[in-house]
Amino acid sequence: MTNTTLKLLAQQLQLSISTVSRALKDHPDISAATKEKVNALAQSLDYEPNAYAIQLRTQSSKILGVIVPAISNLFYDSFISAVEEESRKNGYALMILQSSNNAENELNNLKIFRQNRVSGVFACLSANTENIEVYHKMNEREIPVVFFDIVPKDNRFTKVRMADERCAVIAAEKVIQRNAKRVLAIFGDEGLSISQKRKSAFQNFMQSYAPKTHCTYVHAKSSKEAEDLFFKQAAKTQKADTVFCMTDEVLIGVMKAVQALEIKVPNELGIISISNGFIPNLYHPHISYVETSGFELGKLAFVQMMANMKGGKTLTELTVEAKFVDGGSM
Amino acid sequence: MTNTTLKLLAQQLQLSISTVSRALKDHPDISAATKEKVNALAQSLDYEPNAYAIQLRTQSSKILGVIVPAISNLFYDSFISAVEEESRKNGYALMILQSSNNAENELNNLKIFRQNRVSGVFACLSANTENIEVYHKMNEREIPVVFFDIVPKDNRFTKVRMADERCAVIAAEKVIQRNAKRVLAIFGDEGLSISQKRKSAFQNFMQSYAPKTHCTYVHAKSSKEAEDLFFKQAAKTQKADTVFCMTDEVLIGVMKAVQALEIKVPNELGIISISNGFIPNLYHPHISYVETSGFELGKLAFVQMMANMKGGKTLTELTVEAKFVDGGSM
DNA sequence: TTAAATATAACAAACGTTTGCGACAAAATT
DNA sequence: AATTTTGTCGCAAACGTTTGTTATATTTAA
Repeated sequence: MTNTTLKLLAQQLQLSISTVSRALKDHPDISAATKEKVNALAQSLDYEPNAYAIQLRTQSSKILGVIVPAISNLFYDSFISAVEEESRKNGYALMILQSSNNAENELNNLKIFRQNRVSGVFACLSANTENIEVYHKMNEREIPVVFFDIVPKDNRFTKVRMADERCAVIAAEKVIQRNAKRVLAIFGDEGLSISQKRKSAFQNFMQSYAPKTHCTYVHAKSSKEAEDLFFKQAAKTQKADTVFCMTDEVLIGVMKAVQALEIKVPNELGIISISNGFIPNLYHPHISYVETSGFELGKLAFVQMMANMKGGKTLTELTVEAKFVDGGSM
Repeated sequence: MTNTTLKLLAQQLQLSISTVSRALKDHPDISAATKEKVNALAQSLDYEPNAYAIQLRTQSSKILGVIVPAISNLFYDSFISAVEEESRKNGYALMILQSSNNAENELNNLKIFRQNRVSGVFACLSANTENIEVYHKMNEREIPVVFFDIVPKDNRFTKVRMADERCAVIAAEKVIQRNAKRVLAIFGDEGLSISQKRKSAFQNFMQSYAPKTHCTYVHAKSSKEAEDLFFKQAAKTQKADTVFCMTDEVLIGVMKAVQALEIKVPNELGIISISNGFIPNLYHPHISYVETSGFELGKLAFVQMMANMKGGKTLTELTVEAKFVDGGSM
């Protein structure tokens, strides 16, 4: 069965294509009687406007692109979920591509987006992305780009991200409130700027407000590394009484070790992490965390995208605020 | 800056549009010299073919649609991840929409897919979807539909799903091997057919091969319910020595209770679940589970989609086999 | 040398829309 | 009664491709 088109409707109704087109859009030029006839036939023939033709003609698609390192990720999927929800409400569909944290894939994905003439893209940089040039190319073509989470330093772009430093500071505050004597702070991949930012924020705060607290700063690329790191320090005579986990990955590793060693939380060990809350709530007691919600970030990113598309340039770097959620592990 | 088109290239090179088009596709009619010139200019002007024009002309898009209840879900996001990977390898882009387990959203999503003339859709039915008529409409338009996970009974469709009953049977086998005396088996939402299937498979197997084992069968709609259920039974004098968790949700609830009660796994309690493995590996010891991989399912679904698109009708219901992964909790 | 074959490139139609403009009648205004 | 306004609708171009057909040199075969 061939798709029904305006032409087909026009033929059957003995009308011109333009009249049919206008009738379907409730254009004032068309009489009520005609509109009714057209709509009736369109209905019964299951007419669906051809998005390609529309986009070709109007030069504007109702599709937004999203690039994430991985879909299968607690943080990013909540981000996507939020963006998808908002998009649908606003008549946009989403094209989602994953970079697998690889700059080359990221490039290919952008090409697909350009070829599909998406009207905007949400992008999270890969760990090894150096060249931002492509994104400028997008902007030149008037395709707004909203960066999220992992964003470039370049300030010619719109960026939304978590209040990374704030997160770390809030966590440090709680560590101090707990009266910690020995702290093990485990951060994410050393190569990521987000790790560096959070680390120096945490470090500075501790030095300023609790200079006598003994802190150990380490990095872990994976759960396994974090687990090993924790086991290693637990073997020492001077054990940490508080551990800070920068990411869910780190927390997962630490918790495996904690469970294996049957360490009592929070009495023997206080734990605090930065997370969206899913992982921390898997344990008993719930792990206290500073909330970074991909969902909130998604909502914010979408608002920025709309602003960008409507009102020309709005170059800003927005952050969503972090808040502490007490799980009982501190 | 306006997008560069074939027309623009043609003008600058004093060639016809068709010649430029053919040159870019390495058509034998065009001389090597011309091809080189065209490619050079195309390169320097960042020519990107307009996907809409192509699709309008060729009547075939390189876009596949995916409907999931939720993106933010351990199982579905691994499914999506797999489909995305395969799609990209094959030159397809994905359009992903979530139904939020709501039949109305599902319908709207399908409309978006039709309007965007996707060349195929992967669909997971919402819990309350009754009317499959729309999907037939898709098939009439020669848009292949591959159902996954939650599939209709209707056998005019291609379906892929987990080997649900097998999963439950494998779990039951392990329970018997452990020599369990008192088993608590917690299943998912009673309203879902998948819960019923797994339950009766589990129940039948236990009755046939270990009729003397005392089994309690219950349902839980959420983690919280599962947690409460477990607490309740733990308060009894006759405690279960083995618990079966049909879903990650259930497992999460159970594990919270287990941790709170400081029950020793596997000595005091054996635990087995059905999962993709992420949640079970969060604990120590790792929870043993029967693997149902969204990733595998995604790969399978994609193969089926390609088969459907190439070779006409291939109506089959395929299942991906389940296997036991020993975590040490049994 | 002439006819036929080949290489190269242009022409033009089509895909399904949207939209500015013009056409024509009927209604309203002078 | 003549003119202007209004209400309906059709014409045709355009969006950027692909592709069957045709046109023009150039080479090859006879």
